[in-house]
Amino acid sequence: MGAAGDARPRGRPKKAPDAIDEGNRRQELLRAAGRLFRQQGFAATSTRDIAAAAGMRAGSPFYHFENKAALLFAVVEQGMHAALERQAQVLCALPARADTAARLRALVRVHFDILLGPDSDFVPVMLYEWRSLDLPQRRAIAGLQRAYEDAWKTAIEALHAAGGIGGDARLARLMILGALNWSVQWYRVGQGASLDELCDSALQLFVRAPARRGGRQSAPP
Amino acid sequence: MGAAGDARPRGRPKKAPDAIDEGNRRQELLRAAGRLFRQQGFAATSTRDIAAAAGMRAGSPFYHFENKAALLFAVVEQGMHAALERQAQVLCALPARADTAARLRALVRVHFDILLGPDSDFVPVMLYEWRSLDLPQRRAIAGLQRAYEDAWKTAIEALHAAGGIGGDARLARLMILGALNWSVQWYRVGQGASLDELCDSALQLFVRAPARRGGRQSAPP
DNA sequence: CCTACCGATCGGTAGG
DNA sequence: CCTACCGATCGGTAGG
Repeated sequence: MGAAGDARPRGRPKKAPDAIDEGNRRQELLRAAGRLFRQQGFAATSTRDIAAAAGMRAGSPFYHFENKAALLFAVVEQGMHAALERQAQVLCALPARADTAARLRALVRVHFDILLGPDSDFVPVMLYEWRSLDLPQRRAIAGLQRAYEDAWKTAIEALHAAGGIGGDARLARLMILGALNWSVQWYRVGQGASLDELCDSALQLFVRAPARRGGRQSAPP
Repeated sequence: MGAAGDARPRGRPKKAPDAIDEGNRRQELLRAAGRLFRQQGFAATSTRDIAAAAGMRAGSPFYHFENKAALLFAVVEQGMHAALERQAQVLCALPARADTAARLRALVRVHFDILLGPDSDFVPVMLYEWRSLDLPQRRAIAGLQRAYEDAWKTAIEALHAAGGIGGDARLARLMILGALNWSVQWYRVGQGASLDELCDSALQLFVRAPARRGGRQSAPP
């Protein structure tokens, strides 16, 4: 993807005073870009801002990324890959005989974590800055989004068929995801409800059947 | 607000070849700005783009507005004023003995119209570009938003108390409004569901009691 | 990854 | 509201 930076050293780099792992600097750029893109938006963030936040000079980001748009794309792509991994992990960790309501609860909970938890800049940047991507980039991201939403489609359609969710199934999915995605606009960490409480309230709002189960199913040994 | 343009002619302006109603030009600028801010975002839209879309030269918008931020503020403020008016009008048009579910339905329906109907750029610009406002501007808008959301607060709390809405009442309000506001991201006019169908589906998703009433309560005379 | 730099664009203004 | 213009900033590059 663009100018490759795959000259990453194999072992531990020699600790010369300025020895710097190139992969680390690239990742630092991504984190800085993600934070600034989320705070100010893509167009309002200069590559100089990003360079300074990563402790570099104005021209240096272009050693790691072809241009500003490539930086945005890398943030978004990495965000979606991480989100897909976390989603898959959470679904796999469910007990084999978990019902649909439990699956939906897991999806909602991990989604709040992806949007609002620690290191959660990348997916909000995707949600709110995707229009700054060009068409090929959008298409690449759309594939990852489809995979992410497929899990939701399955769970919501099953629950909808069982009468646990009202309205049109497709519109219900769009509106439920919208309700969660909008939390980026108003949720402030450490103020008000916890992510667990958010998850509970969301499910009580959207799901009719009393899907509550006291606590987690993983009881102490 | 800013350089006043209140030399508006009283009657019909003499139709000289270039006779131009100043209020019209200002309004044309606002419409062009609203459309472009919605499409591309505030930071990615140049004042030259706006001027060109309104048929002006690069410097002319600054005859009507002090600076670019004042243009954004005017768009957002006008959007909120119009939204408040439409909301009030719809609530007043309800039959006196309309129940809470009918009030919520009216709020949802007019909200979709404000977000997705004809001439619906201004409120989406507020929702997605408010962070480009400075602090005093944000405070001014926050007052209008509070008024707009008060109607929702009343309706949702009443319905929540009656068991028609699940979860925490405040979080339910935030999530319901979020679900609707997010529709700006995916809804395309003329494709898929109509705004009436969106409204139906939203209420069936969020409200437990069978608040359906066949059609409108305003029967033919 | 830094130094030094460039061309383009942008918000905004003077003066009419 | 146009003409003509300015200073600042921005994305990006050459060369090391």
